[in-house]
Amino acid sequence: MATNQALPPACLDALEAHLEAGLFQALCDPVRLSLVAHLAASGRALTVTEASRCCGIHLSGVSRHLGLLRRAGVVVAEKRGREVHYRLEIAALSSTLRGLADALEVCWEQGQRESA
Amino acid sequence: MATNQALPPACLDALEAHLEAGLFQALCDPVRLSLVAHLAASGRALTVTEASRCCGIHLSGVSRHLGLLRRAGVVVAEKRGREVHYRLEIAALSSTLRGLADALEVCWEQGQRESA
DNA sequence: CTAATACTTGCATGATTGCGCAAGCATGAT
DNA sequence: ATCATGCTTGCGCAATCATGCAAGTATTAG
Repeated sequence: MATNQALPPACLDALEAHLEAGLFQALCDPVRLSLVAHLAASGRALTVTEASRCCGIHLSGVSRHLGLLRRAGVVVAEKRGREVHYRLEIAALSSTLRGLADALEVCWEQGQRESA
Repeated sequence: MATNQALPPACLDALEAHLEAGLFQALCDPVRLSLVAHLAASGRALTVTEASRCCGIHLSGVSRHLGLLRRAGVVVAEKRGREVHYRLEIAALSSTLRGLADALEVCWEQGQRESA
């Protein structure tokens, strides 16, 4: 037997490294998704007060959502005076999404060859 | 004034079409993420019993998770006799992820131009 | 037919989550 | 100093969710 088809391929480890639950947990809420969309469409950093205009919830909730997005690496925060500017980590985010798509396809094709 | 920079750009609608919460809600659970990874690495369809070996929870929970992934369009189910084979919608999933990355970048760049 | 296998679903429970409110903290204005 | 602004955080509540168990359905085997 040339290949061991019963054990999970090494590719699975690489895939699970891409499939971090934190990113999807950050994006699974409609309010956070709306925040991400408006941060993307603005093309710049937004303060919490600015960001709160896109979603009809209390500002404290927006602050919490942005903090969660920050801890997930989706946005970065920069304090300027008494304002906090949140900016979308557009390069990291899009490259993570593309890397995930690539890893999924590579794993799938490799799995197909091994199960053939 | 040539462009209206106060109103959200039309690109935002296109972005929010890509940012469907259902996909991220489907992927925000570690058990479902493990299921997706193992479905991807297998390169084929798995039965519920096969899939349940990758996560240490009861088979009924696995069935529920796979049903949720199916309703989100992440997997497709095919009944064969008394088994149900779940297969990852690899093409749709990876193209959705890439389309999202593209839409985010396009929106960001357009927003940058408008806010300049 | 009965029995076994493969999966789904109703139910109860414990845990997590999103929310508004109010208080707190830091910074800037007067 | 006092006050106002911008944001964060503790608290409590309601809603959602993941889980195991048990019962149910469907298909196959004997």
